[in-house]
Order: sequence, then structure tokens, then C-alpha cells
Amino acid sequence: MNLEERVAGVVRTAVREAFGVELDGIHVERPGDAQHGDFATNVALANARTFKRNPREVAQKIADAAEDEALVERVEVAGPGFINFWLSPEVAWDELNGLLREGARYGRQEPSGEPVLLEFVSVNPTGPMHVGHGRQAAYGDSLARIMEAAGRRVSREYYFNDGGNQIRLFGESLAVRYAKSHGGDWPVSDPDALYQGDYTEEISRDLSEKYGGRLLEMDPAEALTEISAFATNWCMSDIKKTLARIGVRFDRYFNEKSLYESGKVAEVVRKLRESGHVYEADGAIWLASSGLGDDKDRVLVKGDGSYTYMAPDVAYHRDKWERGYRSAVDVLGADHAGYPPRIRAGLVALGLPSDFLDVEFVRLVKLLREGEQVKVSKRAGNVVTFDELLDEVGEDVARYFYVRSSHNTEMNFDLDLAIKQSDENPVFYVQYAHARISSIFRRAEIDSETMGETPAAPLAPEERALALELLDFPRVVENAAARREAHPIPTYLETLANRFHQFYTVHRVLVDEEETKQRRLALCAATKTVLRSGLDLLGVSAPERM
RNA sequence: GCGCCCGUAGCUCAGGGGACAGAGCAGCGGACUUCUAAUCCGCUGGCCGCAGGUUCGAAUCCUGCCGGGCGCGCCA
Repeated sequence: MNLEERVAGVVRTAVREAFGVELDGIHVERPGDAQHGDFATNVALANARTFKRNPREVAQKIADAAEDEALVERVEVAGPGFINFWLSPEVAWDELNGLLREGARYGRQEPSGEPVLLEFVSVNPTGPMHVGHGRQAAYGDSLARIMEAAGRRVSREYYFNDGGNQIRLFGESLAVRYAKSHGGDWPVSDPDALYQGDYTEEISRDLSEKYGGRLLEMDPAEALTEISAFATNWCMSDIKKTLARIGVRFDRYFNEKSLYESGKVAEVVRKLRESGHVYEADGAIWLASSGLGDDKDRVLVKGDGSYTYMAPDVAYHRDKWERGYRSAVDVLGADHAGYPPRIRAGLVALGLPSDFLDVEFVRLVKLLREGEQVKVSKRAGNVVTFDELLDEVGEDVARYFYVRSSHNTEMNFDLDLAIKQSDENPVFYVQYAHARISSIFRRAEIDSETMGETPAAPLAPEERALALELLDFPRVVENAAARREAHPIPTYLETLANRFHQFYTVHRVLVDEEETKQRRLALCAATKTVLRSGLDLLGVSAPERM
């Protein structure tokens, strides 16, 4: 139980004592202004009408009843009827000692409940990751870490679209390049649709290295299959390499191809037809999705007998269900906004509950260069790759920058500014606090992780502010997980680092007086622990020195 | 046109019913003989897009408008 909940408990008891009423949903918050105490509640304001008294009177009665509680040192009625609480140092130290005992486990819950299947990134293997994908990777991975910390069981999955139209096109693009480099020709239906990026040159070279010119002597259809497979594998390994750079791992890479090979796509189409939600028109097979929450009906099987992407995608999500998951969360780019209703429609037609699939959209990253928007297109090949960005600013800066703002807000990414200002990225502010503390423990020749029990003692204002911020960590993690947001973590870490830097400026840690030194070292050790845990939730390093 | 999302300081963004709206960057002025100045302190800077409504109380909730993004393919 976090501190806020404990305070809410005190309030509940006090209300029962004062008015003989059991109140639910008591709101306790940490006031922005230290003068308003460590915790505050608005129950008197919110319930004055029920008690038929004016808010201040109600507040006073509750405050009187709460005064004797060991948790609080002081209670005060203020403003229009707020009740402000000051935490007792005994409880604060009790909590801090608990934090130090738990160490890296502090703020983490034991895993419980049904597992969630979190799918993210899922970039098509037709090119390198670009800066927009970087945001999805950073958000998705941080979200997974945050949810795990909050006690959710999470499986991370990446879906490789290695079948379908785009892949065929991609294979053709490479076949053209490859043929050209061997003095040959490769006929294509639509030359304008070909992929153009520099990386296609690279893949073509590797293709030549492996096969020489002999792909041109093969049956063209077979050669194309070979080339497509080679190219998609090339991209998959390239993408995995990039993900590894920023510490993003998956429990499973799921290939679209496997759905065809195992017959699951055909099976899902058959089951959909049996469900009665399917009809034929204009030579195609349609899903009557408009009756299942979608805007309109969607084609499932095209006139030429091939599937639209819907068939494998519904099959994929049904497969998630069949593997036993009862909750699936997809992290998608905002340009896929139309996707969930139609997939859900397919799943509902198959008898799955409509709330099985949840989607978080990562809004687009608008790339700016010298204030001008850069239009990116993977096929045209003018993308700024995520690797290039990482080369420029480094992994920590990139990851932190991406999750600092809500995934649900469009992001302007000024490349020049990001590169120029990477040395003033707030991530260093947080990391610096960690490095400073490490330095203190080096100087003291003490291991920060083996701090003994520290007896309760009064806290100076800067110490109190730091302690309260530290003890807020579990609530911040739980909140972020519940809302599926990553950005509260950076916000929190910056506040925590600020509290530490303020404390550090005012109070010297390594003083002669033993008890003071012990108390301040304990605060430092606790801060170091929480900073490290928080940074770890973001996949950002916590350096010992800077 | 319809659907989803977003308009908060010069810039990038927090805050999503409560106390005078916050941070970083930018600008101005201070603080190192001491555990790391990648820090700290102060100042300057806001019709919280606009207009109504709900409420004791609205940046926050509701409605309408304005502005921007994305989506509305037998592409994925």
C-alpha cells in the first residue's frame, strides 16, 4: 500500500469517527506547494453538502478526528476547506528503511493475473527502421517494462509482415537492381512503385555476393521467391540489430508467412464464411464488418483470389487468443487508425469478445530540418534512419527524448536541434544526479546497497521534500501502467533529480557528525536506487560517473 | 463530409475537477578554497485556441465553433 492510500485510510477512519459515515473514493494528493503539507484531501469540500455544514466546519471535525493518528505529525485545515497533512518522521523513516531493504525491488509488484500480449514495432521488413519507428520501439518497450514493474505479466511480440503485396514489390525492386548490376533486365508491372533507398543497393550487393549472377538463369518466379526471402531476412536482421542497440528485446518474432504455411489464414477465412458475416459481391468476398462496429464492409478475398491483409491479420490475432491470451495490446503508428475496428470486427465474427484487442496509437513524428518539414517516404528512400539518429545523439538521449512526451501527442523532431542540443538533453540532468551520488559513496568507501537501518530523526525541508518524492515512486509506476503511459516516468525522474540537486546544494553529506552522515547517506542511497530503477524502466543507463 | 487525436510561456512539453497554472531550453542577474557547477538561487515571460454550459470550484468535464495532424483502398 502506498503512502497516499495510507493517508486516505486515515481520512476514511476520521470521517467514520466524526460523522459515522463510510466514504468511498477519497481523493488524496500531494500539493504542489510545501506550505500545504505533504498530503492534502478535498473530502470536506466534496462532501459538505451531504453533511449539511460548511466545508471548513466539516474539515475541522475530520481534522480533529485524524490528529491522533500515528501516520501524521500535524493536521491543518486551510483555504476553502482543504485538510493538509504532515507525515510523521517516524513513518517517513520507516518507509525509507523499507525502500533500502527492498533495493531494486522497491516500487515493483510481484507478477500476478492474466498475461497481456503486447505487440509493438512490427515494422515491415522492407527497409531499415526510421525515426518514427524509433518512437514506437522506445514507447512500447518502456511500456512493457512499466507494466511488468507494476505486476502485469507481459509477453512482447513483433509481427513480421513477410508475406503479401509489399514484400512482392520489395522483391521485385531488388530483382531489378540485381539484374541491372549483372547487365540484365527484370520486367516489372509498375516501375514507379519500386523501393529506391540506398539500402537496396547494399542488399543487391550482398545478393550478388551470395549468388553471383546465377539467379538470372533460374526460373524467374523461383528467383523472385529467393530474392524476396533473402531481402526480407536481410531487413529483419537489420531491424533486430537496431533494436538491440537500444536494448529492446522481444519474447517472440512472429512471421506472417507461418500463418499461410500452417493453413491458419485459410482456416480463418473458412470460419468467417461459416459465421454468416461474409458475402460475395463484385467478384470478391466481403466481411460484413459494418454490422460489427466498423464504418463499412471490407474485402477479405480479392477478385483475383488473393487475400487482403485483413485475412492474415485476423488470423494472427485469433492465434494470439488460441495461444491462451485474453488481452492483447497493439502499439501502432497513428496512420493505422482505421485498423482496429475492422480487425475487431473479424474477431467478433469468430466469436471473440470485442474488448480482447486494445490499441495504443503512437502519433507521428514530424521531422524538421532547419525548421522545414522533411517528407519521408520509404519507397522514395529519403528516410532518416533510426540508426543514423542513434549515431548522432546516442542511445540514452534518443530513448529518453522519445518517451519524454506522451505517445498520444504529435511530436516535432527538429534533427538539427536534437543533435545540437543533445548535450543539454534532460536525461543528463537525471543521470548526473545518479553520478553525483555514486561519487559520494566512492569517496565514503561505502557500498550504497548495504546501508544499515537508519533511526528516525527530524527531516530538514530539503530532506523531507526528497524523501516524499522517493516514496511516491510506487504510485507513479502503478499509475503509468494503469494508463499505459511512459512519459510520467521521465517527469517523475526530473522532479526527483531536482529534489536531490537542491538537497545536495544545501546539505553536505559526508560530515563528521555520525548520525547526520548516516541519515544523509541513507537518503542518497535511496535516491540512487530509485533513479536507477526509474531509468531502467526507460531502458536508459545510470552511469557511475560523468 | 464522417471518425480518432492534438491546440498550455518565444521554443519543446508536463499538469486531465481543487489552493496564486509548472519544468526544460532560450533571455537577464547572482552562487564553486568544500562530497562532480552537466548543479543551485533569483528575475523576465501565459485571455491554458474561441464561445457557451455543468459545478461551491474548470486548463481539466459537456456542447458548438476555429486551427492543425491522421484515417476513411479489392495498399499494409
